[in-house]
Amino acid sequence: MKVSREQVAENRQRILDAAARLFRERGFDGVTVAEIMKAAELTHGAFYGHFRSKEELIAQTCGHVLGAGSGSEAPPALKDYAAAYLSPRHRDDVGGGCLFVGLGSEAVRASPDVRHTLTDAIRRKVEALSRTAPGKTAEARRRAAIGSWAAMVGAVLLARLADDEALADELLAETRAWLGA
Amino acid sequence: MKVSREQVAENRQRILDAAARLFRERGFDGVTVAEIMKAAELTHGAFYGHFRSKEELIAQTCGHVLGAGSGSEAPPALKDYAAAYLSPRHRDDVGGGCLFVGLGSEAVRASPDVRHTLTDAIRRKVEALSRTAPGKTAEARRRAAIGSWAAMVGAVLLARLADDEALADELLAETRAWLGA
DNA sequence: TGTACATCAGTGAACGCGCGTTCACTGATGTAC
DNA sequence: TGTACATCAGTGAACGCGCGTTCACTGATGTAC
Repeated sequence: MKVSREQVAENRQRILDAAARLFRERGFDGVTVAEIMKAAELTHGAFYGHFRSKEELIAQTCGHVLGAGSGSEAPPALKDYAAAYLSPRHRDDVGGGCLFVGLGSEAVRASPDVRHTLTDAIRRKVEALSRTAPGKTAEARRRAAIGSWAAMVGAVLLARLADDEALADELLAETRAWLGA
Repeated sequence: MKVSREQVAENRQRILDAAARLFRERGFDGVTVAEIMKAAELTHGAFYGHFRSKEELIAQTCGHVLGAGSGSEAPPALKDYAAAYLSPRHRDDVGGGCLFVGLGSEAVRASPDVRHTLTDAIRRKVEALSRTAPGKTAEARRRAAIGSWAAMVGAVLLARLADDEALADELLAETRAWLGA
């Protein structure tokens, strides 16, 4: 049955929210369209009224997660950001955590649309972190922002891979200490 | 037809070599058993004479790539390792490059066998890099090894995601400079 | 060393399941009067 | 404001393709004598 315009918009958001979580938890190929629609409390047939294909959903979901419009609020200090990013809480929150860690190696092979969305997000993140990174010159701050963020992404990825919690904790804690956070 | 014992061993190596390259290039789900067998110059039916399932091949391939026995040779100095790791050449060599970057986010969801193989490799890598990392105490060197390696892994992952080569080059070069390599 | 035969790695057709996608249908929405 | 009807979001069955996996068969290997 037809539903109201507001309901349509809300359904679309629910699909994107469900996809955002499930893709990060299980990967693009590890989730079916039907599973996403079920998580959004709809049937799979309705999917193609919202998106042209699963590939388009993937691209839209990346934009949704990386929030193209979320550059306005004041960025946290790099040290605070690193402390939260390198926490066991973030390591364990695969479905709600950083998209680069959760889907990075799959996204390398994704569509040009996805790559472009991620590239924009990388640029914005580097610029945001550069504002609060330590350093006397703008170049030094940008360098610190890039190096620090790369270390965060790598450390959480390696910590999630480790099946030994002590090692995983150590990777996070030592990277945090190494960054002075 | 039956083949000689040496031929069997060589065929198995060819399957593992092909899988090592293809999995890193296209992901575990992005390559079919038939494609791997074709790359190994065999037909797909012969696959199950060598491995019980695709999942077992994935686990064996990780062990093959991470070379459980390759801890004997002297490790390169951390700075030299970082310079090579953070080169455009490594960024562009997806099929022959670091497995953690190429398959990291997919491996997080892989079988316990795979996770265990990767965990061992992480431990060995951290120990190897700790030997040549800068620092006055063993703790400081281990910390520098962990932080530096995390930055390398994160930087190459982000550089591969960027669809703008100038940005990708910058991420590598700045991380290299930041690590003093 | 030479021969006869059992073994078994490789072949390629076939199977069956799961997934992305399509489609005829339903019935609530929202517009035209 | 009230009514009649066209629209169209959602439903769920169905389709078809691709993939992992199986299997009857082939013929070279390597062992027994």
